[in-house]
Amino acid sequence: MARRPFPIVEQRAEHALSAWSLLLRRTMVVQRQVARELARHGMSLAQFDLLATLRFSEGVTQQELAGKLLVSKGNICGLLDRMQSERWVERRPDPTDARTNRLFLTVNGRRCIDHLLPVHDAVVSAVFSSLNDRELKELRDVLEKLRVSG
Amino acid sequence: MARRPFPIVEQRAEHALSAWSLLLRRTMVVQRQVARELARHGMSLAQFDLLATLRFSEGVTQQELAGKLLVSKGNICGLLDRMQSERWVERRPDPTDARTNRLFLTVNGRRCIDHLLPVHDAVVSAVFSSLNDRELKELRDVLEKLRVSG
DNA sequence: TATTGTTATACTCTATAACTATA
DNA sequence: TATAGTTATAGAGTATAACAATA
Repeated sequence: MARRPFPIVEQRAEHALSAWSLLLRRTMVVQRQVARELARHGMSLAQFDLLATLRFSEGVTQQELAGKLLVSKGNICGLLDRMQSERWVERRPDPTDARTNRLFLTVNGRRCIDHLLPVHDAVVSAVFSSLNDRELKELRDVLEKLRVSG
Repeated sequence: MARRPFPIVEQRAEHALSAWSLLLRRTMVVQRQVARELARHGMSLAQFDLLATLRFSEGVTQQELAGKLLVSKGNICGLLDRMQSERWVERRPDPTDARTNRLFLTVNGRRCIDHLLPVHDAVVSAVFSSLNDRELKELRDVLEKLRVSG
């Protein structure tokens, strides 16, 4: 069943594949748990990500936000439409460039995300409680070294 | 900005959160690269996962497949509809239970996935080339220990 | 001309829940 | 009644392109 001629290369590739498989599976399961918990508070993952990002970078443009969230500007536009109608965020025209909007949380949006961040963090903390401090550090260090280029 | 009263707990939680943030970001970027590469061959990530899973477990039922792929049975149903019309998979009624289908690759489907697996593997190998053998093993070991329960 | 955001199209993926046929 | 698969609905994300207003 070997797909490559050189055993060393083959073994190395298999290790990479099993690491990737684990990485993907673990991440998906955690994402799902987070999503389920957020859903109980009436919020989607995409909306949470947007609020949480905005929480620490108010005043960004829509393009900048799209870059941070790794989605298209059309996507951001639709998301913002829905979230603006929920009164969570607001677009304010940039005073120096009439083409761009600056994004801000409403008072309601800030209260909402400040309530949800601990909920999110609790799920994550619970998941990572299966690692001790050394293992947690190891994981962070090795992920830091995993240089992926978008 | 501390959201918790005890510094030790707080620090621990921050480490978990930064590990999770890295885990999620790295995974998403790699997923996107894989998806882009597969798209050039006219296949989506979900379809690839289905074919790759079926490649090594022909004869499973739709429910079993849903379990392996961590998605709902309704989802699998729609996916299979599309992939059956592409002549990649086929449903065969179970001879002993008229309620269930057994899933198989067509000849075309098998050729397709056998062509795409190396494409997928190459992307993954390239990404993980930024880790040396020891780091790769460290990553696998620590992910193994990260016990998540769906 | 280039850029920001908007709109439109079309498709894929996802979960949920109600439905059917069978066991 | 329980299970396997189907269908309907709704929301999310993606890609692309055309478009208006502004720079």
